[in-house]
Amino acid sequence: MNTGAPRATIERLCRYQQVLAQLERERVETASSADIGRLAVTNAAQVRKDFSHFGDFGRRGVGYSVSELRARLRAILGTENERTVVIIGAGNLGSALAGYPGFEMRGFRVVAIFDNNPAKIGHWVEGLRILPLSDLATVAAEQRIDIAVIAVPEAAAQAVADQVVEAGIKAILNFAPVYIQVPADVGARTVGVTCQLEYLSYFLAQSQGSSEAEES
Amino acid sequence: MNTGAPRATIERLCRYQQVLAQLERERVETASSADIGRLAVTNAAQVRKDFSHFGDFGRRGVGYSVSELRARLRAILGTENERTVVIIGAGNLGSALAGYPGFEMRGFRVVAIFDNNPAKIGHWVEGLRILPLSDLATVAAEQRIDIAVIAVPEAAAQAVADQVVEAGIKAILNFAPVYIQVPADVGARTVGVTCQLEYLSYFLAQSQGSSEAEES
DNA sequence: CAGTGTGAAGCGCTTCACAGCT
DNA sequence: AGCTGTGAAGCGCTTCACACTG
Repeated sequence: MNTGAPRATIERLCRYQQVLAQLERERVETASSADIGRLAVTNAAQVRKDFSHFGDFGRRGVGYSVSELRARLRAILGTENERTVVIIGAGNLGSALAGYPGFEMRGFRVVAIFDNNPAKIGHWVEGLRILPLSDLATVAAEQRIDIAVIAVPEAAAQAVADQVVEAGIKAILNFAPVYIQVPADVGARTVGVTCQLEYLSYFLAQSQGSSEAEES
Repeated sequence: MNTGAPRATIERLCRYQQVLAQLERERVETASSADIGRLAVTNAAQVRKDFSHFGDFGRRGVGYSVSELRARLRAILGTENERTVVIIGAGNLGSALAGYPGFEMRGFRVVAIFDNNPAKIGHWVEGLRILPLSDLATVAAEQRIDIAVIAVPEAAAQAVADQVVEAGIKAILNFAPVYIQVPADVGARTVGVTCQLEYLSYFLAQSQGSSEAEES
């Protein structure tokens, strides 16, 4: 056992969750590290090493109990109890995220959606009424908000992030194509859709000159 | 100079592009590696090392020409000429992506959007008519398609990916929460929105017990 | 004997430190 | 004098190999 889990391990934990969810749907009760490795596009040694950072999960000669492992991963990731999410920006992207079915399934609940555009405020998206962004602090004071998702245009992203921090929210998922600055006690991740396309473009440029392989 | 650029370097190239775009808007003509490092949330040495994989871009004692550097990065990433993109799945997410302004700005053009739902086919999204997925092969035969974006439900993702591969498209950006299997000559990346939330949840779980720092 | 848990080796990326231009 | 370009050192993650266990 060990306490300090590598950042890379945490990023893989999510893949394992996906794989385990799939196995559970297929009524598989036990899986070996080799099984999990194949499905999660890694290898058996990596799987075992990753789990070993958090304790002994498996039975030797048998493998891992799918349901037990899922529960353990949820505990590690802190999603055993529901996490609350607010979405800021009720444009196309924000609306799409508000209705994304994957959130509920994995323990995240969208509790509010905000926008600054008076034409949108008061309208309904996926069962949520669009609130003015100025209400953010009030909403955050009334209930615990775990994560804020920023889905506003690039130009507004930093200002919105500042308001989020001001409201006492400690984690931000940013979809605007700009790196936002936050205090060290706030977690922030930026999802760069364009970056993914550019990476693929690089892959294409490489494999056009000389045949090469690649897998995500 | 060198040919084999580390994967990690390629992933940072995109950040540099964002930073350079910002500097260009601010009419800055020259930037040092220290400037770029600060804006892109890395350090000066990393910036110089990254660029050194592709040649000598800067002038000693001065820094880098913003516009020249941008052009160089575009050439490396293969986005100097427009890349064509098709979107598969005209749900909320697919529609949001079709209208995402960041694509055009960075050299990606959405040329078609597909869906399997007869109720959607023929309707218009962001100036594009929704086509039946069965037309994919025909469209791909008529014009070069660089990248396919998969924005369909989890259950359909692998089948759609197979059709994309069949149509001869060599790069896939997948938004479904499942790892798709593709041949080695096809590039595939999965954007896991839920994974990002889970990473943030882990961050929250860590910093609740003992105060810790973190930055994306 | 099948499959986990883990020290140790291997490898790739990051950081350092400084020589070399301008 | 200032800043780039780069070998070399340092560090963290991955892979290996095997002892250990049900």
